[in-house]
Amino acid sequence: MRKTCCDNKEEMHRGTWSKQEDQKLIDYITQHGEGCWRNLPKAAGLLRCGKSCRLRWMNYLRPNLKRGNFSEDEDDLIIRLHALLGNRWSLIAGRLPGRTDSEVKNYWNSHLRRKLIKMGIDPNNHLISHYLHRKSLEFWTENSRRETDGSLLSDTGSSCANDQQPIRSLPDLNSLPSIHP
DNA sequence: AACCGGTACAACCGCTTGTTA
DNA sequence: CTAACAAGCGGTTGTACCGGT
Repeated sequence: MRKTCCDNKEEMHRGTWSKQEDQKLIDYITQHGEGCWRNLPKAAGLLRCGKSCRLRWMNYLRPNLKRGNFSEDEDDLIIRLHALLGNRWSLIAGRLPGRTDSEVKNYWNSHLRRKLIKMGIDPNNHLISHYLHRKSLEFWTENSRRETDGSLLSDTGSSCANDQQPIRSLPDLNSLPSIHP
């Protein structure tokens, strides 16, 4: 059996990184650069596996990371790129300066997926399904009913009941601009 | 105040890919 | 060509936090 950098788990720290661990990693990489991740933990005096160090550095400690809320432009770009590339998070993140694949993936799963579903768009294929289309119409109808205090809107979504083809929701996927800092 | 469910995000895991001897 | 290894990637899990009851 081949030994990986994470095999001696009993000696490894796991879970959330402490400030001291972060600082050790930052100090080491600042001084020596990103060398061999397998040997880095020992050299830096960290009881972590190389993989864990790499992840921590790439996603959270690296300089020039943006962090914080995504802008509308970034939202839009992620959605368009996802429609084109699928779950290729590193490729998508590559077009968003200061963002990591992990951050984009998490943001997609916790925000954008829901946002698309609310809009009646299937986040898996970026199409408006009949079910979702109907559901979104119901959602908006229900909302406007509440707002207009009881005025009834009839026949929700029936206008597309005979349309068997899904509706393309993202017409312009040809130009895929990246966001420049 | 205590509990509960939902959300956001950090971290882990296993697989794939690229490189080198 | 192939085996071994390091690095990268994407899916999944764990957990802290927050708002509602």
